[in-house]
Amino acid sequence: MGNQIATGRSPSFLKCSQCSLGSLCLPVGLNSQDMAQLESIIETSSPYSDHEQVHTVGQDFDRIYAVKSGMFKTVIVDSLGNEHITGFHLPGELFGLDAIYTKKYMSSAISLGTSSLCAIEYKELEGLSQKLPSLQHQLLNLMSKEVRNSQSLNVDLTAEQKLAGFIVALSARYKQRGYSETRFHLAMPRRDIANHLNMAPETVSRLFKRFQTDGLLEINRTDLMITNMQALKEMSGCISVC
Amino acid sequence: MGNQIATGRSPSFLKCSQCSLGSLCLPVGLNSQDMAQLESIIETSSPYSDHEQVHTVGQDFDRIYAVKSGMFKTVIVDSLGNEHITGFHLPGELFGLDAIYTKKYMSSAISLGTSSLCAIEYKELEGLSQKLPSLQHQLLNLMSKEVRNSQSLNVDLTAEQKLAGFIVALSARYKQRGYSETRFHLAMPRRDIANHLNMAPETVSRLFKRFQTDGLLEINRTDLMITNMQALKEMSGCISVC
DNA sequence: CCCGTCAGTTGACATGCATCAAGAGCTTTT
DNA sequence: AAAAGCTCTTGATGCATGTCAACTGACGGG
Repeated sequence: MGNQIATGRSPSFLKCSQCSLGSLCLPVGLNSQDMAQLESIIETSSPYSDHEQVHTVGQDFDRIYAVKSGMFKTVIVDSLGNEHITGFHLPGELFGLDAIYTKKYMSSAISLGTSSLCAIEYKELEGLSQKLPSLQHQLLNLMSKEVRNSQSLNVDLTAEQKLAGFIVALSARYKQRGYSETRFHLAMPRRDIANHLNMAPETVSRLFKRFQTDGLLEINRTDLMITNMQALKEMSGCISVC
Repeated sequence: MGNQIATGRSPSFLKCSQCSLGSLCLPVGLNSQDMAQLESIIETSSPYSDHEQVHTVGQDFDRIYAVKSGMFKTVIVDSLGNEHITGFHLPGELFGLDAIYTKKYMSSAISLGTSSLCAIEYKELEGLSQKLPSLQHQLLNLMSKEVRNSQSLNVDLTAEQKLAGFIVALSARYKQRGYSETRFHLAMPRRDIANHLNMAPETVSRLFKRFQTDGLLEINRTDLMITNMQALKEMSGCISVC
C-alpha cells in the first residue's frame, strides 16, 4: 500500500492530493485533512474538446472552475455583440469569479484545444471556506490576484509593449507550472491574442515579425521560442510581471 | 434613550451602525450583533485633505479601506514611472483589495478634495470573516464586483464610448448613494479622467464640448448635468452598467 | 487689484494602428 | 490530388486620437 499505481486514467480524474497544481490552485496552504474536504466538493468531468463551451454569458452562476489541463479563454460580449477576451486561463487558475456578485456568468468560457477542468459549486465552496481558514485565505488571495491582473491590462501602452508584455507574462506563467519559460506553444490563434490586447490581428502578425527580425524571439505558427527575454521584458514596461 | 442626538462630530467618526452606507459597504447582510463585531475592528481617522496620500506603491500591506465620504483615486506606476489611475472610489467602496495577494500595496491611494475613510486591518477582517458567514459572503461579493469592474474597462472602445460610459457609470453610482443621477460634481480634474480612460486631456475636453452641443449634457468646470441619459447610455455600449 | 500660476480649451499637425485588400501557406473535404 | 476554407501574412491607405503650441479664464498671494 501507499504505492502510486499508474492507473491509466486521464489526469482529468486526479483529485487535488494527486494533482501537481496544488502549489498554485485552491489547495495552497491546506493540510491533507482539509484537502480531503475540498476534494469532496470538487466535481471532475470528461475533457472539453476544442472550442467547447463551459458556460455562457447570462447563464445562472452556480460554480467556479479551476483549469486542470489545457487552456480556456473567457469572453465577454458588449451590447453591440462585440466579443472581448478577458483572459486565457492556464492549469491551476480559476475562472468564473466575476460572476459571484452578479449571480450570472458575465462571460462565456471556451476551451482552447483539448482541456479539462475541476468544477466547484460556489455555495459549497463558500460554506467550506467558512470552516477552513486556509481555504478562505487562498480564495481571497486568488481573487485579489485576479483584480490585480485585470487592472494591469488597462494601462496605456503601445501595441509593441502590450504584445511583449503578453509574451513575457505567459512565459512566467508557464515557468511557474514547470514548463520551459523560453519555449512554448501558443494555444490561441493570432485573432484571439489581438482581441485580448485590443489590436488588429495584422498588428500582431507584423509585431511578431519585427520581434523575430530583431532577434527577440522565433515563432513558427504556434511554436514560440524566446531568444532575448531581457529585451522583451524591458520593452513590456513590466507592469504585469515585475 | 434611543434618541439620535446630534453630536456635532464629523461623519468620519460614525460607526457602521449609524453610517448610511450600510447597504453598499461591507456590513451588507450583517445583523446588529455581527455589525458590532465589525465595528470593533474598524479604525476611523481624521479626514484627508485634498491630494493627501493614504498609502503608496510598494508599501507593506496591512489594511484595506472603505470610503466614508468624498472620493479617493488609486494610482499604479509602471517601470518607466508613468502613472495610471485604476479607479475613483466613492463612499461605500473599498480599495486596497489588489494588495491582499502581493502583501504590498500595488497602488497609491490619494484623496480628491476633503474625504474620510474607514481602515480595516486585513488580518482581523479575515479572522472575523471566518466567524461571520455574512461578512465573508459580502467580502467575496465585493471582490467579485471589483474583478468585473476592472475587466469591463479593458474592452476596445472609442474615446467617445469610453467617456460616455464613464459618465453613465458615475451617475449610476451616485444614484445608488442617494444623490441625483443627473446632476453631480466631478471631483477629479480632466487630466485624471483622461488618464483613467487612456486618452489625452484635450480629447476629454473636445468630447465634453461635443456632448454639450449635441444636447447630451451641460458642463461647467466641475459641475455636470446630464440632459439626455438615454443617448449617453446608448453611446457607451453599456458594458459597465447594463 | 494686479500678476503669476495652473487647469482647461481650442486649433494645427503628426502618427500609430485600424482597415481594406490581396495573396500565401495549412488543413480538411470529397 | 484538387478544391475549398481556414489562418496568417504583407502591402497600401485612412482616420481617430495623440502631440504640440497658443490662448483663455479661474484662483490665490503679495
